[in-house]
Amino acid sequence: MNKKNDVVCDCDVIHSEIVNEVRLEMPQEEKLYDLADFFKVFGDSTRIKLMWALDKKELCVCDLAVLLNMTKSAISHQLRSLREARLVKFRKVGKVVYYSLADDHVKQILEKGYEHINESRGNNND
Amino acid sequence: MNKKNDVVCDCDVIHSEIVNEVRLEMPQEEKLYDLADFFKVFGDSTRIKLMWALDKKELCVCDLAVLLNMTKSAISHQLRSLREARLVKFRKVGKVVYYSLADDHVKQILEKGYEHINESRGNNND
DNA sequence: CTATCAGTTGAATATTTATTCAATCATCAA
DNA sequence: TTGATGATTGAATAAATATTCAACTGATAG
Repeated sequence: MNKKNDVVCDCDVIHSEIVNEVRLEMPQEEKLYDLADFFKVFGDSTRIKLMWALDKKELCVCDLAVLLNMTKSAISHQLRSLREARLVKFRKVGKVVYYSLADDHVKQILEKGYEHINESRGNNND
Repeated sequence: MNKKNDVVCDCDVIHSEIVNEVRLEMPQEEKLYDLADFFKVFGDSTRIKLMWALDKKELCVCDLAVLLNMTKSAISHQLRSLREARLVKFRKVGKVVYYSLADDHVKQILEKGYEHINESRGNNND
């Protein structure tokens, strides 16, 4: 499977030199899937809110549920995604689980994104 | 609608002081939706590949279709998302449309993400 | 004009995924 | 032990979305 002639593309290459150059610079397929999966976690407003809040303060599930006005269950499901992507960390104190941002990377990415949406608004007019 | 007692949350706040503090630091609801929508564009491996390729070289739709082994249609649909999020720009030369990355922000975000998935792999062992 | 090719578009389908609901686990207090 | 509470989980449903397919546009060459 996936032989060289297993071609889905419906057209001929126009600039084969350049395409070959670029092909050599592409990371492993798997890495790019991982990268997409990583960003997928940022692509939901609930999780964005959770990350933004946790960037400010360490909070437990109930606090987050109140803050976002959602059920504990919904919050917990989304925190699971964030945990699996290693975007948040947590500690248990009795029954209470406190969540916080995993590291500074997350904050930096959030901020870069925030910059982008604010800037491109100003430059472009639509 | 959306009165104060229109409460979905199924629990009581535990640390009301802190929750109130955090609430004041949250950006407008709409901004957070925009931010999620922005990151949503990064959350697909086809678009990640397109961005990665376009970061290296300016390419036309056929080149991209060959590079990713997908139909022009599929590529074009995804380029549309990238255009709408202002992540790529393009120029027309005759029948051919050349795409490239919109600005350095995009590259920076891609790189930060790439760093994260590589680093968190190393630190954690699962 | 006509045929061809690069690219775009809209509708349909298939897949993914966010939230809900109900059940469950784990810890603590009575 | 029992009841209450914080939190997690799995299945189900509803909504979002990636790719395909077919039709179409617009530019170029004959």
